[in-house]
Amino acid sequence: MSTTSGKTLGGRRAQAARNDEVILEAARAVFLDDPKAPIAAVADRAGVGISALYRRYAGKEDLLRQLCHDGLRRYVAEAEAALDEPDDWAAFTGFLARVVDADVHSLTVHLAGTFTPTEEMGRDAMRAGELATALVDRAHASGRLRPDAVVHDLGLLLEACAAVRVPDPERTRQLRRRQLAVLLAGLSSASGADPLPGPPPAAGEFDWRWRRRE
Amino acid sequence: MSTTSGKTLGGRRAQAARNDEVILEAARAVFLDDPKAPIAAVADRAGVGISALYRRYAGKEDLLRQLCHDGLRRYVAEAEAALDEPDDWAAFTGFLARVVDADVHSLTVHLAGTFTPTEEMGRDAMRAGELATALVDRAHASGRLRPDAVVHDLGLLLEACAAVRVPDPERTRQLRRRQLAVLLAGLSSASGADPLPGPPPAAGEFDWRWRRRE
DNA sequence: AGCAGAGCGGAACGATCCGTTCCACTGCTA
DNA sequence: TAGCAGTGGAACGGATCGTTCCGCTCTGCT
Repeated sequence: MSTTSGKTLGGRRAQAARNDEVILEAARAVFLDDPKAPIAAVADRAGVGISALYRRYAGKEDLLRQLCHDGLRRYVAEAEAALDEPDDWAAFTGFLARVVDADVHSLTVHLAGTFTPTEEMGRDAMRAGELATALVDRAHASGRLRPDAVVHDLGLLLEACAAVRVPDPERTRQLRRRQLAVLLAGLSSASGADPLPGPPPAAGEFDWRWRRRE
Repeated sequence: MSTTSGKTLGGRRAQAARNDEVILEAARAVFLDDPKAPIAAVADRAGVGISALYRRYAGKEDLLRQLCHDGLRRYVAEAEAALDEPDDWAAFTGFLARVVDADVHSLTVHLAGTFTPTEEMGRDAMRAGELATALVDRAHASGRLRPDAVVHDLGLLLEACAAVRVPDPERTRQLRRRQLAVLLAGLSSASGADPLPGPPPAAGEFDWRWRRRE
């Protein structure tokens, strides 16, 4: 392999470029499993030294921020893709299934508070909220979503799915799908007549994680 | 107040007896909020010194074990109480509501792995399982619980409710009740016809937490 | 009245743990 | 072939936390 300046590089450069990906993947895996894992765990998992990490990121906070922002972008992308789906209810459920599968919730909410967010993340988060609202509105319009369900019930739903975790990742995905199925059944208009109790979840109630904790 | 040897004591002894309770309450509050909180946080919250803690418990592990065992006993007690309820479905839902309110799940599952369990806890856990099965069986018999729901779906359900957490405890309770309502609606026979996906949660799948971790 | 000690507060200690830095080394790249 | 981008990993300094220990207070008994 290799050229002087082409796209595919051989030797050292190629390895370095590949490490970019390897490290990000390792970081995702490690921090999904434990949001406050040591940075050395990421290096180990990636099979590289610590220097390889610090060459790319100024510090742990940078890495976390990057990871979280990626998750946020993924959320937005999935939402946009879902809005292309013609069937309102399918768009809604498909979006949730993909977000749950990708474990986007753990990547975003569970990592919050460990770094200071950028302005761009704020904008993306806002856009994410708008898209989610659009999906919920369409689900409401389809008549399949119970009328007393609100956008922020998605927060509860995603949290519930993310909370399911067993050692085997594939099994985790299966169980989360089951959990999602139960929740969607519960949120559908078909289910029992008595309304959902308590004041519905509101806008600011899940942002508290974003305010610096430890 | 005070006598020489009566039941109500004044002064030092009384304070000590009262501290037993104060410390346990503080420990519950603190470790519910953060399962790996430092022991000093418990002392602070209780408004006592660290010595007051170490006078009562051999170490952190002892305290955690006690707390967890208490939660387990509470679970069993609520289940037994629920079985006295004549209405099958009400027994089922009432039990879950009380267990969710008391945050028993966080007290047991989330504290697991931080200590070596006693044999008695093993027995209590087994009894808990039997009682839960009895409640689910009755719920099935009532025809209100969808047939493809299994006992261990309760694990998913409780995890989902315990995952809901906001700074204000009372608000947390409300949101958990809402979550529970959605899940129960989803588990009721009234909901959609399509069966729950994936292999149902099985016996050993949630015990992994109990095997020592860190 | 006086004393022994139960009960306690909190400083201090030692063991980890973890983020970050630093330096020596390797093998491309120019 | 010279130089440096890229790297591995030891080492450091700070922080955290469980546990111990010492000195004090004030009670309950003689």
